[in-house]
Amino acid sequence: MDKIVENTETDLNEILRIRREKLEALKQEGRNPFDITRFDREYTAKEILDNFDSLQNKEVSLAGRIMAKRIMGKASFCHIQDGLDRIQLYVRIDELGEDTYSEFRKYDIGDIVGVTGFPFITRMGEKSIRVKSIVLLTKSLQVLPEKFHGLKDMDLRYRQRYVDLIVNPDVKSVFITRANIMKAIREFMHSLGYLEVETPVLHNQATNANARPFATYHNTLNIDMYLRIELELHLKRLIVGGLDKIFEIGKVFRNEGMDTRHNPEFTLMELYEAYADMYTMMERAEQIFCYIADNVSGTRKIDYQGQIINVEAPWRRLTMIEAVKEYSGVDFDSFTLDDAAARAAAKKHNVRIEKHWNWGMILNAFFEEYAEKNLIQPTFIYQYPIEISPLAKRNKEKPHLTERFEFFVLGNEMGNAFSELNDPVDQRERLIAQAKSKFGEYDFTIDDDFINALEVGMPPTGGMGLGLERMIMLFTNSTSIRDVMFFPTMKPESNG
RNA sequence: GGGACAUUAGCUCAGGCGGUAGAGCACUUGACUUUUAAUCAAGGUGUCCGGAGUUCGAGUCUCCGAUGUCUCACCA
Repeated sequence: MDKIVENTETDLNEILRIRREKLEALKQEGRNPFDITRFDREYTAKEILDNFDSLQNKEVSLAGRIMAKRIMGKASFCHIQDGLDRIQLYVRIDELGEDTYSEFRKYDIGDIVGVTGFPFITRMGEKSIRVKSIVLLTKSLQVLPEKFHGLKDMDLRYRQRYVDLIVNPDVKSVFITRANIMKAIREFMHSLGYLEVETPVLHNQATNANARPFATYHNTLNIDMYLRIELELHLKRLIVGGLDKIFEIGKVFRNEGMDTRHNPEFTLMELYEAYADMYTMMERAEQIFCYIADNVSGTRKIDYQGQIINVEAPWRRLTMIEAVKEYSGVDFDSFTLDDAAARAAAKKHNVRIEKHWNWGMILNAFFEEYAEKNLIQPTFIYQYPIEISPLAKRNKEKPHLTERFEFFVLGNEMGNAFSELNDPVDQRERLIAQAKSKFGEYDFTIDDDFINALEVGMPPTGGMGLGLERMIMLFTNSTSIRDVMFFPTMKPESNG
């Protein structure tokens, strides 16, 4: 331990060494900035800039991080930045006195200061503060990235998000928008009378969904546990319990590959409404997107990478069979449930399939191969095949299809909804069928307590899951899921 | 998992055919009382991602590895 500290201290380059020496000198004089516990600031930079006329020439106090510094002999300018904005300081030796002014000259970019002074406008027309007093609140011992180019290295930006946030203003605005979206969603759900609930993250079984879970271990109970991959089964238990309109927003964890649209942990929102169905959920999806558009973006026509995405309701609705017919020319209605004909069509149209796949699975493969990428504007795809939809009610007229939809924006899945299956006998059979067709390296178990809940009785219910990062990507014009998460999953850096 | 590309000073980046490592910002010293990528003068700054190899000599060429970006595959 001591050795590590010693090494880092002796390896310091000149810049870092000088900053530590400056801090040491302050400590010697009994003026250690880290001893200061508070600074009473009356205004943020943004408040001063927004209310400049009424504050001009009145004394104000504010605080922030020094971002730029221009020393010109007996007067200097610098910019300080706080949570939302930055403002220029004008510092004169005849206002601070020689001692304080020479201290100020030693401040570094990155240091945090508290200031009192008077708002005024410079000769060049910039709203500024003429400083009356200034105090060093925090000494920065590291060097911030260059003022003009900022921090560009994506690796460093993700690993040191705190630096990214300081020097790249757009980053902060993405996360402010993210927070506003989360707030808007909750507002909207509350306005409809939904109750926000929380269910366990640690699960006993890796149930439901096709994703592989992260496994962990409980020492005292002496059992394996799994980080959740969905919220669904607990939320439906609450519907059984009589909480008729509920939603949860929480992290789920999927032990799979990573790319610009997948992070191992991500934020899932699920909502359930008793006495409602899939069509209610279509309405909810449209309402949620329009509410966010109105309250966060200010328009229902969202500019995403030069494309205009119109979230205005109603969205286009296509059955999966219609979508496949439109984008591949193959009509699955003309050979309903004929596995051999489906396989022949797959071969003819170069759709990769597994040997054991049947008509429904091949229909889904056609959809993913031909249709999905074309669904740029918000589009509902409904009537999913039953084999891949173990939690959705059957369609009454076509029992091989289900009352399930997903909706797509920019060619990406954004949400998944059902008229929830509440028949406990059918549910058990369908979960067993799914378990049998599964041949992974982990055991797929049936959640018997969930079946028991359905036996107690769940009302007809509509439910939906939304991947919130993908939605946030749309509203923040972001091309990678990592850009809308503060700390995306990263491999540890190699230590050589 | 496959492919392409990247990794050089704290940051952003140059480094032609293999010959002792470069710029700007930042930093230090000095000048400058309305500057704003301040300016002017002088100065210091390195595990060239790691390891091995070829060579008299490797930031540069070869191989192995690490991390990242993009992309394809897999995966709701």
